[in-house]
Amino acid sequence: AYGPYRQSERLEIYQKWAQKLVDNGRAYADPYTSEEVQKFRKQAQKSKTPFLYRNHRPDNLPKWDGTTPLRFKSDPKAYKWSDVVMGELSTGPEVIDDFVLVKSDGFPTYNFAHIVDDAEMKISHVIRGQEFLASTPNYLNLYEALELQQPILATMPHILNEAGNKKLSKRDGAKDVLDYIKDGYLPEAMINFIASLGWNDGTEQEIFTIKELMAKFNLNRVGRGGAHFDEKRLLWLNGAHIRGLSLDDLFNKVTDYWPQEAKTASDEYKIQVLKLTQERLKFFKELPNLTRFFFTNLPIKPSLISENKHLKKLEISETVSLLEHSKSALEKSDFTAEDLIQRLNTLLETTSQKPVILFSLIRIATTQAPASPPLAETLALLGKETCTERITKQIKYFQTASDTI
RNA sequence: GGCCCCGUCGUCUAGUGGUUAGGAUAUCUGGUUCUCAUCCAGAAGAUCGCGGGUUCGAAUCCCGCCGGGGUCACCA
Repeated sequence: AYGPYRQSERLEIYQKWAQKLVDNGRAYADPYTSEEVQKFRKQAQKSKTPFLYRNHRPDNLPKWDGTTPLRFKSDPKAYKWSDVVMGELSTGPEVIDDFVLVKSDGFPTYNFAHIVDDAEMKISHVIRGQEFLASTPNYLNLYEALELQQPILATMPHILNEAGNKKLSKRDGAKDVLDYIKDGYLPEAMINFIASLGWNDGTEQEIFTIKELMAKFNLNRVGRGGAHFDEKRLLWLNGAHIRGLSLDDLFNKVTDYWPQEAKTASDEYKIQVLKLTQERLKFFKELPNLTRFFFTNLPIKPSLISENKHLKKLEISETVSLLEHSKSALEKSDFTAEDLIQRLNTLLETTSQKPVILFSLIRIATTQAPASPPLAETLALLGKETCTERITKQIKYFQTASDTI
C-alpha cells in the first residue's frame, strides 16, 4: 500500500528527506576520507575514550554534492523513553553522535532508511532485537530533527545459543529456520517455541496454536532477559503439535517424508500407518525409520533376538517351536485387532509363556525393527499374508543356521 | 574500556512485601499383557548471582559488587 518497497526504487524519497535536513542545517557532507576517520577512531581507542565523530565536526558545515557521505548533525542530550518490553530507559548525551545518513553511493544507511520508511509507511510499532537498543537514542534524536512522532518501540531480548554465551546466529552454526522446516518441524510449533522463549500468558498453558497466540500474545508480557535455545524443548513441543493434528491434516503434511518403499502403497494404507505412528513422531524426517517395515520385508536382523534381554536365554529349538505355534495360531485369525488380541492371549496360555517372551518374539519376527506400535494393531495392519510369510522366514533362518552348526 | 540491558531448579518460566518459591521440559523410578512413543503416578533438582541495607517481614524496594549479554561501521 505504501510502495515501492525496493530501496533502489525509493532513492528519491530518501533524497527528499535528506534535503530537508540539509536545508535545516541538520546534515552535512563528511569532509574526511575513511582512512582519516579510522585514524580518529584509533586515537580514541588509544586514549581509552569512546569515539565520537561529532568531536571532529568542522565549524563550517561543508555543502553536500552527493559524492561524499552525508552525516547527521546531532543534538546531544540525555533521553528518557519508554519501551513496551524493556520498560523505562534512559541514556546520557554521550551516546549521541553524528552518524552517516546517506552513503557515498547514494544509498541510505539502515539508520536513516528505516526511519524514513517507517514514517512514509505509517508504521505504528517498531519491534526489533536488543542489538538496536544502543542506537535508539540516536534515532530519537533524528525523529526530532525530522519533526516526526516516534513510533511505539518494543525491544526483544536475544535468543542465546545452547551454551548461553552468545546471541544465536547462523554465523556460529545455528540451524536455519528453513532447515527445521525441512526436517519436518511444524511452523506452528516453531512459532509456539519462539513465543514461549520469553513470553507466557500468565497461566500454566505451554502449548498454543497460532490462533491462540494471535488472540493472547502481548508485548507487555515479554520478558527482558535473553533465553537459551533448547532444542530438546523444541522437540517435545513439535511432537505435541504433531499429536494435536487431525489424521487427515497430518497425512497431507507428511507427503514428502515417506520412505522410498512406500511409493506404491495406497493412501488408505498410509493413513492407517500414520494412525499408529502419530504419537511417536517427533519430526517428519523420522517417518521412514519408524514405518519402513510396514511397506517392505526388512532383512532378518539376528541381533534383535540374540541381544534381547529375555530372548537370548532361549534355546534355538524353543524359539523355533514358539514361532511355529504362533504361526499356526495366527493363521486361524481373521486379523482384526480384536481377534488377534484373543488369539495372542490364548497363545500365552497354550505355550505358558510370558508376554515378554512371546510378544517380543512375534514382534521381532514380523517387523525386524527395534521398535513398533502395539503388537496386535501392527499385525492387523500388516495382514495375514505378510505376517505368516515373515514368521516363516524367521523360522527358516534359524533352521538353516542350526543346520550349518 | 564507555554506555545500555539482563540475573528464580540443567533449560523455558510463574511470581511486584507475608507462598511449604508454582508449572513445563529434560533426568530417574513405577504403571499402561512385548519394544518405542504416548498417557498416568512419583522422585530428585532453586541457600531466588553475591554482600550490605530499608522493613515486624524481601525473590520482590534501595545501594554496592560479581557474572552474562549487547553496542560503539559509508551492515542491517
